[in-house]
Amino acid sequence: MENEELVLKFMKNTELCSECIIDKIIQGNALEVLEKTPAETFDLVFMDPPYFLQLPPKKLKRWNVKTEVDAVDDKWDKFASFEDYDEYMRDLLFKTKKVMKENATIWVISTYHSIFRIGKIMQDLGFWILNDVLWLKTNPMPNWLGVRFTNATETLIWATKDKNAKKYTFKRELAKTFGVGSIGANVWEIPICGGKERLKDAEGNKLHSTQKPVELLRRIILTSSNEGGLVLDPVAGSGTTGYVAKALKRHFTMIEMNEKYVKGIQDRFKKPLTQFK
Amino acid sequence: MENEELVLKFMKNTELCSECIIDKIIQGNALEVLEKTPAETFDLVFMDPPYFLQLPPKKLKRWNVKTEVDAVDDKWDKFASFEDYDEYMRDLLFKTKKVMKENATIWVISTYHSIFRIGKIMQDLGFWILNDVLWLKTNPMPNWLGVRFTNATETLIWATKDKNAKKYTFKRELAKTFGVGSIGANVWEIPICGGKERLKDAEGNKLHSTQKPVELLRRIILTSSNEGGLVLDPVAGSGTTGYVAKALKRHFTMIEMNEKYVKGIQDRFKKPLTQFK
DNA sequence: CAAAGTCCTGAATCATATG
DNA sequence: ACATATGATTCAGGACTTT
Repeated sequence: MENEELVLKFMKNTELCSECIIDKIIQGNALEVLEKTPAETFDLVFMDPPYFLQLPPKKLKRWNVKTEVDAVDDKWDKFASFEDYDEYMRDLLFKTKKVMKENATIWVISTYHSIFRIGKIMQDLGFWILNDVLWLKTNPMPNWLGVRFTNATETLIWATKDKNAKKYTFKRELAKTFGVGSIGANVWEIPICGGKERLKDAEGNKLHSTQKPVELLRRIILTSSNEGGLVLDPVAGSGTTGYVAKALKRHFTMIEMNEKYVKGIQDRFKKPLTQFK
Repeated sequence: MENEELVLKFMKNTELCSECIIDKIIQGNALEVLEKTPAETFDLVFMDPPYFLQLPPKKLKRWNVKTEVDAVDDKWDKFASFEDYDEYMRDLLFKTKKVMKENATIWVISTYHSIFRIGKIMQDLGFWILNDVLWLKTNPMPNWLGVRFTNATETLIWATKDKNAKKYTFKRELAKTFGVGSIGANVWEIPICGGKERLKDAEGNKLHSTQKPVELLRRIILTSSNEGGLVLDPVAGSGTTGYVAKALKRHFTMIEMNEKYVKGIQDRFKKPLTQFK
């Protein structure tokens, strides 16, 4: 059974071999798993860390319906302070850098809540930023109180391990078709993940509060990796990265600590893969 | 002559009064000028700091703190490192924060080269980010080399002095008309500054390498200030901020060290103001 | 079955007044 | 300071219900 072998439970203080992590979901703490992963292993990294949203304790009520906004209140997004968040992100990025091949690139996504801290830490660690790519949501949640602009974007930082890593993968012809305006701009219009694509748990609630759309990962993987390459997602969540990587004939390694999410990813892989042209 | 009184040459160790800085270009070092400016004076700040583009080592730039004496020779100089840049930006933002009124907001613009560092510093200083607003250039530099995405955006951070500053100015109906789509999104499509709008020096070269478009400032000033309010630009450059503020019936204070730019701003104000609806 | 109408929701740092 | 009540603001898209 393919899915019985999909998950690899990480045992503390056990070294991981280069072969056994291919096309696997490693259930464990990313900081510990990465430390036991061979250096310079991956061709591409996609990282979707906690954003540290700092939402108010009270839920926002809608005025015309009786529902509340089901905002992100997951434990994994809570940090005591910016300092704690910085420390976590620095550790995660540092360990991720070590397992990247010399010419690998990394994509990190967040919003204004934390993307500035992330970018600063990346620069301090020696990553060389190639672009900031803006995900422009076609259907964001409006700011109906009208006290700020509707936050319709998330920011992706795309970077190499360091300034001198020149021979990274970039599929220029494809990349040109993704951005607005057909000039290969750093702005991608993509709807948020919903409908049938959105994974549900046994109770019919959304499996993961921040599932990333397949189309976002499709563009990332197609522009910055080759067929047969190995893609890492150290904070896998709902597993979009591995799911799309497989559909696009790349190999993947995903790390996820939460057992519920790991099971959700297993279920996701049991269904037929989305077919891309 | 109005233009003879437009410029106020800053004298070191001299306190500035609240009245004498209204509708003035203060010629001097921003860090020194701000220190001698009364606290809680301004309703709105627009800041367009050096971007620290990190050109090859021999062309590294550094913003040098100049004295009165060598101010004549002032020009862009090197930043030796990220640390130097951070220190400069932290100082500039800290001093700017002190001269902002309690309910004032600040806009800071940069690109991926330094916007992450700036945002991190702002958060550390207690600024509360309301939005990141993306300026999407409709006619970006054709920098398509096929090795990265065309960089078609600059990022604006819009923030209050702190988390509890609720009663800031936001013209919601106007704001809705600016963003792409119909929901007041945080993405503004604006062409880069060129044509007749672009200021030239005596030799016919562009006066300033990063002159900001009038339309950008129009949107900022209209959405986040009231008529009669006082707008600060501590790094004035070509003076778009004060120029647009005046045209929109706001007062302004601009600080600029470089004499060539100050003269350029004076010339700019001699011409009839652009008329806005 | 098709078309039209209703309801729900999405990484949200979304207000103000009174006690 | 915190808790609670009041108020009259939002949009695209998918799922569901009704005609």
